[in-house]
Amino acid sequence: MDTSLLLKEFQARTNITSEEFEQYLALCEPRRFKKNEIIMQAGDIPKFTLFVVSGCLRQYYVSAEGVERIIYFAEERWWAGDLLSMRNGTPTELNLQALEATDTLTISKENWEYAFKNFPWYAELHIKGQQRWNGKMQNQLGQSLADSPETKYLRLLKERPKLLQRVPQYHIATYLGITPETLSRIRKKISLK
Amino acid sequence: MDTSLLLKEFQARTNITSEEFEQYLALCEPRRFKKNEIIMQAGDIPKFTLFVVSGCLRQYYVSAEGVERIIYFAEERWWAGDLLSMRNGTPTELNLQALEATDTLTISKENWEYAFKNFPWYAELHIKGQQRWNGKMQNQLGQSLADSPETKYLRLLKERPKLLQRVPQYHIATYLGITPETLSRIRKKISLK
DNA sequence: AAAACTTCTTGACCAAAGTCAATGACTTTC
DNA sequence: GAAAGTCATTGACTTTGGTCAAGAAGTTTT
Repeated sequence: MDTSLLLKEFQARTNITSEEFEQYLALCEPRRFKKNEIIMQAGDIPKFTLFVVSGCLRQYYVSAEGVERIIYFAEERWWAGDLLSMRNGTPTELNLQALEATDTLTISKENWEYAFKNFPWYAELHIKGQQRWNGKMQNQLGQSLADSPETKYLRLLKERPKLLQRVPQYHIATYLGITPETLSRIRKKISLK
Repeated sequence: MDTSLLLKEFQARTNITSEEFEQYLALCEPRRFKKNEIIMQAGDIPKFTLFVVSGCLRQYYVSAEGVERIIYFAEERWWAGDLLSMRNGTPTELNLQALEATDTLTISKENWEYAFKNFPWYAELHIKGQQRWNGKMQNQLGQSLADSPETKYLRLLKERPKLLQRVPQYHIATYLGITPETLSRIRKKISLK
């Protein structure tokens, strides 16, 4: 498995020596998931979190009525999983599925705790990452409350054009909180402009 | 200012000695905000974060179209502010307003960094809190995408009945992502059942 | 106590999005 | 290469929520 993307990700955010990287890598286990494979399901107690090396995942809730709502797509260089449930040993409410054949580097609960405790650079990176992620989620919540479906779609088109190529439209629709039909009509309307 | 609520909050989450608490308290500054006072505005570089001792705040975005969307209400025993922007020294996109006369304990950027660096109990508490908050925001995002306005209102009624007593309905409406008129009609419909 | 203001409710109407069903274009499977 | 399956589109219709405007009830100001 190619680990250079993970190194790149770390180097972009912190100063890290080769030794430190190797130490961390030794705690990881490469894992490949098949297309459509369910990696984690609501009710599970997560055993690991992961870093996407290649491929694409979706992380989503299923409401009591059975409605699926994707809260994010994890492409290359993203982390995914449910860290809180993993650390606490409590059942997660989230689901995680591979949308393509996906290569990942996973890290188990025990190894995560070890790295967090023993590698200051990793702890710091985690804390900063957590704060950034928080900002992102708050933003997304604000936008989901304020913006029209068309606005949301246009933003996604601008911010993640490649994602729209690789993911089926009905998944994009549930990410935006609308039906596939409505998304199709929005796309038509835009193309006519 | 009564600081016992803050002590209570810390004790609920960690073992902390009186000395440690006093040390932390020395870094805080009590501040009272008037009803409707704007505490923080989009574009500001936040100088502090705060803990609510008594009163109620709303934290919200204002979209390009001028639509206000509240992402949370901070009542007694909540933290508020924009930690990420404060730490990075970047302008926040969030607004924070007092909905009542509100007593708070504020902590400045410098003192926050000091506490985070020097008080292990505080760092740990922050990291755990951050993870919990993350889960909360992800949850809220999922619900905002999946649930009907009525479902969301009923959940709020169940989870935070007192909040609905103290906050005007038009604020509740923007928190739910609907207009005050729609909320009024939902309430009527429910009362007829 | 009157006037001004704020908040909530209600009605009439309109626009946006959901539902259901059919169709067509591709892919995949056998 | 036929059959089955998947996905996006479109149409007809319904439902939901938004908009605009008026009014009622309660507060605050003067």
